[in-house]
Amino acid sequence: MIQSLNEHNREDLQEALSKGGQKLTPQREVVFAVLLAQRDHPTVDEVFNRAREVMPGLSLATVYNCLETFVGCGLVRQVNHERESTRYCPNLAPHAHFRDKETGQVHDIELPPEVMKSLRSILPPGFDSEVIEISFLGRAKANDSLNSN
Amino acid sequence: MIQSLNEHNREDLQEALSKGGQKLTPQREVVFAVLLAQRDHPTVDEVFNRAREVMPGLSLATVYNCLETFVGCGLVRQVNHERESTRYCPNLAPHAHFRDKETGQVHDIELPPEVMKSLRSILPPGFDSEVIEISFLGRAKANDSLNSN
DNA sequence: CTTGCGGTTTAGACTCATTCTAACTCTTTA
DNA sequence: TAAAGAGTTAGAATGAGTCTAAACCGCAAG
Ligand SMILES: [Mn+2]
Ligand SMILES: [Mn+2]
Ligand SMILES: [Zn+2]
Ligand SMILES: [Zn+2]
Repeated sequence: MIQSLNEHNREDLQEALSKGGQKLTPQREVVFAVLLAQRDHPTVDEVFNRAREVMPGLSLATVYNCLETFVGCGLVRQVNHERESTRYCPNLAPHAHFRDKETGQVHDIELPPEVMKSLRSILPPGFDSEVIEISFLGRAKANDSLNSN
Repeated sequence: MIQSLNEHNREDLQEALSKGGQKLTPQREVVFAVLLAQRDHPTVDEVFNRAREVMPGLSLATVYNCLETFVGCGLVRQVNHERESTRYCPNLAPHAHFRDKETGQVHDIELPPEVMKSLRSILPPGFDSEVIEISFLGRAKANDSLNSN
């Protein structure tokens, strides 16, 4: 079930959008709510299907547009694994992604600052990096659960 | 200019292929030679165009097939950055990739074992990973050069 | 030799995630 | 009320990658 955004989240969305010169629209609210409701790194199609339950007239093109807007505003990250469909993640903390080879599920892995630092330190002089993507592929046993909001 | 494989490299190719139950063919030799000749992480199309210079009848499908075979035999790695075309890398040492935002060039970054270890250590219990991909996005100034063979 | 077999190569058709286009809607401003 | 501009929409277009079926080739059996 997709609940609509609470005060706090709507404010965050509002602020990030206007900072990027964009407006808050009903479609954007729904798409953002979908991302927050279930943090399982859905594909565009998954977002589309979930969002349609609450806003049946919503189009796939709009879902693409909304997600692109969110990425542009820094509200959401794209997650790519090999050539699979792009997935979307509203977790703004620095983190890596772990994909379970069997289930296909994607899990967030917290990234301690000291690891970030050691990573940055391997760059030879002259290399300056803004973005570092880390992704694990393997098997994650059991104790899946806990969808925080 | 694409030179053909030397003794040593042909042996490596031969061995890796037969270990994977595959044969050494003229097409595979040419495609592999292209990868070794210029280690700039070419796309399939780039490999195709370079290989055609020395073997004009070669087909794009075969380039896809050869590269897939090499990946299967562990001779070559695929490199993906966001949704761009897949690139191919014959560097078998553990390394990360750095993509220059301006030029699009992809550079290898050596990965010291201690960094690999610190990365593996951030996985919570129950998570077991065989493959770790690390990619940097940013700007690399100058001192590009040195295409080792 | 000649034939048959299995793996490889080839051209071209196809797929499907993503991007593009152009019409439509909504809100704001004159 | 009209014009402007941002956002939304359906559907067409794109293009990297995959699939298919026919041709090819090296080799071993008859
Ligand atoms: Mn799992
Ligand atoms: Mn460079
Ligand atoms: Zn995430
Ligand atoms: Zn590489």
